[in-house]
Amino acid sequence: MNVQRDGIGAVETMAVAVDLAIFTVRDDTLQVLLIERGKAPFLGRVALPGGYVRAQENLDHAARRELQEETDIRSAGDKSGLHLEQLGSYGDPGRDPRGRVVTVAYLALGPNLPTPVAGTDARHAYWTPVQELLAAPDTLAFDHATILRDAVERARTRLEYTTVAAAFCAEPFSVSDLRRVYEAVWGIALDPSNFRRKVTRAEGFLEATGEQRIPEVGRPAALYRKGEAELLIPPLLRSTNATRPPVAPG
Amino acid sequence: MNVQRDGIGAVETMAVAVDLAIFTVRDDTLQVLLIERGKAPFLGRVALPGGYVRAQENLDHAARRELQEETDIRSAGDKSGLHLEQLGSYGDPGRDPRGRVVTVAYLALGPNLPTPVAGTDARHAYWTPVQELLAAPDTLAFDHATILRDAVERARTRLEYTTVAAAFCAEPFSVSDLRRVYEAVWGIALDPSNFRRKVTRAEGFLEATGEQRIPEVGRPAALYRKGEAELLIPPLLRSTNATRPPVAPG
DNA sequence: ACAAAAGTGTTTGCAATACACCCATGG
DNA sequence: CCATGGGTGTATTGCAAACACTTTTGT
Repeated sequence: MNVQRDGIGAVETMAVAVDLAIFTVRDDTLQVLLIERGKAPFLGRVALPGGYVRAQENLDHAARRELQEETDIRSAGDKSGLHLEQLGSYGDPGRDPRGRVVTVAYLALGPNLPTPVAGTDARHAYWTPVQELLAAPDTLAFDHATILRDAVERARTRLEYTTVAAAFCAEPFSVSDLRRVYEAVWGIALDPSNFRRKVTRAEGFLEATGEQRIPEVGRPAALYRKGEAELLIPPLLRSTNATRPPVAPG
Repeated sequence: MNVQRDGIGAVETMAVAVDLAIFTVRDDTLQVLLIERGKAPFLGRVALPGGYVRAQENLDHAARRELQEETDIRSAGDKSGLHLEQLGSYGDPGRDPRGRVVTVAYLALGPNLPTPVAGTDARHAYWTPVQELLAAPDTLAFDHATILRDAVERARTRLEYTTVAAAFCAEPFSVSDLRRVYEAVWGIALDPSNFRRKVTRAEGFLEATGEQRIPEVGRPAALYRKGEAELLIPPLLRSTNATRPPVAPG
């Protein structure tokens, strides 16, 4: 352990990293972006993308930088609609065999993104259904199974009380697109008519574009943009809507 | 900035601290524990209690240790009913003039605690109404006004969806005691009758002791213990209950 | 070419429930 | 005076059915 003597006196210092749980919905399934590690420790194992926080950047900036390095996302906060928020910090001694590393985990939600580019250090990156990972937590390096579990739970809760579900949809999107996001993330089937009533009634959630999308088969769907509201009032609760059997993924 | 060379290569390391927003309800008002700083920087200013994370302890342990050092609380997680949870991390460069310090903020909720003991480094500690602090954020050292604001918001949300409000009440407590907690934290008045229905109907929130408390005036109140449930189903939403005028504190 | 069927999105109707607000009663 | 319980009108929800719009299939 190092000791910092700048102006703090004698204080043990630690490496600080950010790790990202980047989610999207593909094939009606919640998926997370994983990278295959190209060096020890956990060489060849899969892990959440991440990296060390630099000396002159704040935590959010480090997260955005890593996000951009791992994907084609320009940057969070712009018009891409991508959602980025801090999840929590994980700092058990021994969570990284190289030494004391405290990591700040971030949660990112985005629409069905282009196939991710290889990271700067040429690691292969790909989407994986979270359901498989939750069933086999030992697949992931470090304590990333714990982080992933917390991230999934956070995402599910966010859908209940906020309008971030729209971040999973490329605009413009239909009410059915949005409903399939909820069904994929929660893993349950929802009643289409009640879902429509709730999301259209909620102030500032959806903004009609007036356009329509003609599908391969079936009635055209009205299209919407994400509204300006961040909070979903009233909320869409899992507990009260989980009356129907779970939807089969894939 | 330091550089760690143990096994991580050349990585800038930082000091890691924990800061605590310890809340209680006194005099029907939400109050937070502050300490008066005994050394530079911000000498003489007030701040949230906290300290550096040690080399061999995890983040939660550091928070519990600081909590114990600042108050008489034995430790969180035991039968004291005290609630402790991670709030988030704050790591802007420059948030601490001594150097790069990333702090992990914790939220603690407890019953009307005994007057806090002086900290180990003889700093004076005392309860302060959060309302005053939110109105004068420059009072607090570092970025603690930001942390406090986030902590208050988290506490308010926690009361909606979980049963942690009981952590503010010394057992046994009455339904009115619990209602006054909600009113103090949310800053609004609640309908006693509806409140009773909701909290008594919620599975596992309250556990009747069979005892009564005879007040100086008025009908005796039935007494309860906290039940085993952590989640409050259905939730008690602020937005739908905030129809009545705010309650005057103090 | 026309009609029927099938698939998806959208709207409507109703019973059950939950809720806010108000009043009554009890210690 | 305060805790507790009940009642009522309104809003929301779960459930189900019908309706609208389009493509595909059958003859």
